[in-house]
Amino acid sequence: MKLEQAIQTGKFSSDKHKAVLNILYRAWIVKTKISRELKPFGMSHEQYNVLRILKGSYPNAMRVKDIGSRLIEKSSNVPRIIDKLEDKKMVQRLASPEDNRETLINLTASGIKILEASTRSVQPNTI
Amino acid sequence: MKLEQAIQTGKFSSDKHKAVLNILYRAWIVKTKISRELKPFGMSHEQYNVLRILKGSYPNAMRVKDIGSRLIEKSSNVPRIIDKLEDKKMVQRLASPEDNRETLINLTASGIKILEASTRSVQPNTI
DNA sequence: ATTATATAAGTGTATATACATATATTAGCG
DNA sequence: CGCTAATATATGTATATACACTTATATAAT
Repeated sequence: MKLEQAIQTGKFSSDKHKAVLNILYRAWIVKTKISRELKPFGMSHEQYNVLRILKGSYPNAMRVKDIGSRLIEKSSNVPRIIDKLEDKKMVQRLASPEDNRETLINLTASGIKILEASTRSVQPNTI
Repeated sequence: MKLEQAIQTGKFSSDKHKAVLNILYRAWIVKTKISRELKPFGMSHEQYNVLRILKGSYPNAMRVKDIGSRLIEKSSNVPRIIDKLEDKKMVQRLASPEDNRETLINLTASGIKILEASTRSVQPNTI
């Protein structure tokens, strides 16, 4: 759908303004579509993103801060996202042998399975 | 900042995927920047958008559903946004003379003033 | 005229977001 | 060594988001 139709207006103060609104609109479309497709898997968009990041380093575990640095939305609360994924047994927390302040996170076998299944649903978005 | 730097990776499954991630990232940047600039005015991004939409039709009031149809994020809860703006005396609810199901919303004088002041802060984003 | 359907706004609620603060641990430095 | 600062994660909390549901009113159908 065209932006003009989506927000019922054709007047923009500048081309740049229109471009920014378009970016905001497209981002919203993508996010809501993905969120809906993830719903049957009981996962939020951010939880899914964390799983994908973890898969990228699998079988190596990742530090919480390194997961955060790979997320698009930097204000995401990674420990809380991990909490949710841990509740669902999709990831596990491990102690870091190098630094006791760190927590290492890794996918579980079931996390990998659910990630793969959900990715097939999300795939049509190509994200 | 480049996307690759922002999310600490250079590997994307496709150009389309990279483009989508870029849209999500740019949208997040814009939204968080605007939200921070609106903070001193005690307003959220969506509250600000509603004020701008109302200004577009000012001095004519708008129906709640027409405000909603102009918002980018369609899942926004317009009555609740109006509640917040009404609490701050920035808008007022009026009865519709044509249809008792409708509520008409209009800016107040103070709403216009705060909108103008906040727009000067947000302007550097050109949105 | 009466019932059913559609529409508009508002409310309830669970989860997510944003951000401030707390806790634990390590690193730096006199 | 002992103190201060920095770092990593976790927690607390207020607000926002998403979406189901409710209420009130209007329109349409029989």
